[in-house]
Amino acid sequence: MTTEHETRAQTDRELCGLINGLAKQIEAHLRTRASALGLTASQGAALRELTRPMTLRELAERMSCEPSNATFVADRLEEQGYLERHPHPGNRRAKQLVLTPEGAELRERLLGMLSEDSPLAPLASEEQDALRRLLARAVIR
Amino acid sequence: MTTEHETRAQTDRELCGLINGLAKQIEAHLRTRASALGLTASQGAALRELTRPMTLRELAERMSCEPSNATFVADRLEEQGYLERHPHPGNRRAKQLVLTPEGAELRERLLGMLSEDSPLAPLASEEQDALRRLLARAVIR
DNA sequence: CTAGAACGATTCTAATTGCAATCATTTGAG
DNA sequence: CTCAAATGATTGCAATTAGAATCGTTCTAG
Repeated sequence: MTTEHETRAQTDRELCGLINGLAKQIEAHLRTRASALGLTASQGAALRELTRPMTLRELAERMSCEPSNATFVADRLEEQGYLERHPHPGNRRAKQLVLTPEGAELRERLLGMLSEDSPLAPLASEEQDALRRLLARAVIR
Repeated sequence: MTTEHETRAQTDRELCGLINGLAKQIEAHLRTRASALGLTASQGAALRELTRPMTLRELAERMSCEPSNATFVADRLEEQGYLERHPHPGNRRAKQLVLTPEGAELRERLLGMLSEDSPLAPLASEEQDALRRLLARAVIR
């Protein structure tokens, strides 16, 4: 006999695989577009998440990576002239990452490219909303 | 004015962040449990996916990683005596990865630990099913 | 049959990532 | 006020990962 918690555990495992697979698909999609702009996937992710000036820690959280990696990525973007580290107003420990005009322009180009052939395109708008609600309930913020 | 495809693109970006975040949560959850058994996160993922004997390529696909990494992980598991590479019946190129009794036992222990405090626990069974359907529609198999 | 393409696994290398330690700054308990 | 703990960023190092090249096997067009 198959107990209820066994099937639950199985669904749970299936979901892990699906979520991981979709995350990899999204990353691959990002990688190809970023690469066309001379960026790594991580640099592309950083650019995508920099919707406004933010601290390095906040960028790391939005990228779901360690701050040390965000530092590494920010270094590269800074070298390429796409962002600057400004002193944070009101907290001398923190730095504010600010896109340069070139960085902002590159970001727009990247976003345009990302919206084409998105891995999430097979889903209708209502489905995307439903997915967002479900994920938001599971993700720890 | 905000056009329709702009809000769609924004939802799309939000979803990318949520999916990536959840994937990282799942991996972190797996990492702690695997670590308690003396395994790396990847080894844990391999064990989780080895529901039956399969080729290295199939394992790599289920783990959403490159075959070279699956080789690496299988090497470690084999060294530790948890799996064996058997000749594949009917295809001399392929090898069949088979869990040893110790490996199968370890897998059961890991699965038990993984079902506790799963990151997906906040979702009710119906929600998990809904999530599974949505993801299955987006993921390329 | 028989090349040539495709496939499965492996190796090697380079790049990415996480983790622990460090430094400067800030916060808060007493 | 003051000192210990916490925070933000960075560095160095180790481990993981992806990507290209290689080797043996299998498939297939002609």
